[in-house]
Amino acid sequence: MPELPEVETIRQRLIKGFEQSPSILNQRVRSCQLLWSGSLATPNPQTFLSFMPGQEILAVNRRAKFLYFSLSDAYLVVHLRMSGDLYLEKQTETAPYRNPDHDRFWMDFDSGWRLVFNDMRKFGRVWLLNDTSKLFSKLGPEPFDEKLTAEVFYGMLRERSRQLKPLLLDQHFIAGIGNIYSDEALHKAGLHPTRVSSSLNGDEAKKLLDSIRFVLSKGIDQKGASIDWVYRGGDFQNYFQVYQQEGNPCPRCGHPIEKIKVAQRGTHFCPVCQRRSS
DNA sequence: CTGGCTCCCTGAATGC
DNA sequence: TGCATTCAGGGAGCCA
Repeated sequence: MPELPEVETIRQRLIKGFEQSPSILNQRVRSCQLLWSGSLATPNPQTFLSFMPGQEILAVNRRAKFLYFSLSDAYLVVHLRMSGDLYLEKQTETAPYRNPDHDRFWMDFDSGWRLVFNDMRKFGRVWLLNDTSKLFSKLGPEPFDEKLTAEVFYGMLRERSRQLKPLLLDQHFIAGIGNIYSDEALHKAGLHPTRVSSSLNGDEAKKLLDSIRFVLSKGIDQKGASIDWVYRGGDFQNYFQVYQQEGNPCPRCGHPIEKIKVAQRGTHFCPVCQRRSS
């Protein structure tokens, strides 16, 4: 499930080229195909398909878990949600590691390369917009934003009284964190997932922010995590301390990792290293 | 403001 | 073996 590090990895690969694939920058769209119209959030398919040909990819950026492509005359925004992925491959070939039955959308470039949006569970969405500000307006800060200091983060935690786990998952609070990295960050910080945000002191807030940045950086360094049948290449899964480690010893103290439900989400933690009050 | 729940989806895992 | 049920998960939206 792509979170910030996975989305960032995809972005870097599209920009720099990956394996045999070239950079997507300056590629010109020749034609598009929408294989499942539900993937298109806006506009309607006819408008979308007639607009795209001739557009060039000028930039690829990321906001939270959204990827957005600056085109000649608009923005193409993609959210991968659970199972989405993007592949740049030759129009005549299908990469062996994906199932073409789950292709939802692609665009063919003049160069003979094709950008494929593949999404088994159909939760992912594509938007064609003149302006991204409305779509992004309610998102919380980027975790690596320099303006997000420990003091600011402490204030954000204090003005809410929510459990830490659902708060970290809330994209309006802070952007880009999903289930894997929230569990890893809370373990690194030694904080219980149900601890109430307003109960943290300044040191704990700083430790949590540092831990969020540490695990996200590590994830980016490892080119993301490859779990389930989704995504490929990254190996952050080999560095999980708690995520999907139920019953395995905590790397820090050796106590078995427990799995509970918090706000309907599977949550992994060490009951010794992450006590409810500390 | 907060939590709880549903919906959207598919396929792997589990149960009988 | 084969069928049915359960579960996972990001995010929007609804209700209490």
